[in-house]
Amino acid sequence: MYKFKGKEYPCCASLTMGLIGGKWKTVILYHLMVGGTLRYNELRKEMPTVTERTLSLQLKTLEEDGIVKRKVYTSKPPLKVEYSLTDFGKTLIPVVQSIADWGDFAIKEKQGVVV
Amino acid sequence: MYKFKGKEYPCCASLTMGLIGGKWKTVILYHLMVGGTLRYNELRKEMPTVTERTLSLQLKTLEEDGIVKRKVYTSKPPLKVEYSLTDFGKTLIPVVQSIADWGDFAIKEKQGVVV
DNA sequence: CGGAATCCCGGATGATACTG
DNA sequence: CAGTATCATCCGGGATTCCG
Repeated sequence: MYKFKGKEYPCCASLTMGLIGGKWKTVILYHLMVGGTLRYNELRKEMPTVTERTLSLQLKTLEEDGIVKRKVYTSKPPLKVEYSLTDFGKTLIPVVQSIADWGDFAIKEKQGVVV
Repeated sequence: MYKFKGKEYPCCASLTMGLIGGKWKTVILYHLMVGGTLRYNELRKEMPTVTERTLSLQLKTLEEDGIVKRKVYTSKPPLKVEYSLTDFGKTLIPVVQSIADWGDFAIKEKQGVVV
C-alpha cells in the first residue's frame, strides 16, 4: 500500500494515475510539455472540446499537486495568467511522452484515423 | 482529432488514456507485466482492494481492446482461466513501466510512505 | 481575460448475494 | 474457481450563467 499526500494507492502505477489520470490531465500536460508556457486561452485553443469549468478544475488540481505552476501577471482585468510545468511536473515528461507516443503507435498499428 | 475503434480523442495522449485509463487498468497491466500469466484469483490476491465485479469488467474491456488475452482451460467447475498480455498489449509495457517507475520516484521525492 | 457558481447527468466503481 | 446479477453510490465532467 502506497500513501501519498493523504491518499492511499494499491500500487505504484495507481499512484501515478491518481495524479495524472482522468480524461484531460495528460492532454493538458502534453500541451504544456510541447508548448512550454501557455495562457489559459492558448490551452483552450489547443483543446477545443474541453469546457471552461473542467479545464479550470483540472488545472487547479494539477497546481495543488505541484505539477503545474500558475503565474498571474495583472491584477485587474483583462487578466493575464500563464501556466507551465513545475520542476516536479517536468519529471513527468518521459511518462507523458511515452503515453503520447503509444497513442500515435496504436493509430498506425490498428488503422486508426487522424482527422 | 484521433479516431480509433469508433471513438474520438482530442489528442494522442488521450487515446492511450482511453484504453488504459481508469482506476484499475494500469494496475492489472502492471501485474500481468510482472507476473506474466495469472489466474483470476491470483490477480485478486495481488489487488486485494478491487471488487470482483470491477476486476471482471476491466478485464473484459481490456480483452475487447485486444490488450489482454483470456484462456479457459476447463469447461466445468472448478474453472481455470488464465490472463496474459497479447502481443499488442506487450507494446504497452514501456508505458506501464514508466508510469510505475514515476510512482516510485514520486514516493521517494515527496516523502510518501510504502505500507 | 480568466475564471467562479450553480445545476445536473451518466458512467465508473462499490457491496452483497448468488451460480455454472 | 471464476465469475454474474442487482442495487446503490460517487464523482468526473458537461451546460449555462455570471463576475472582477
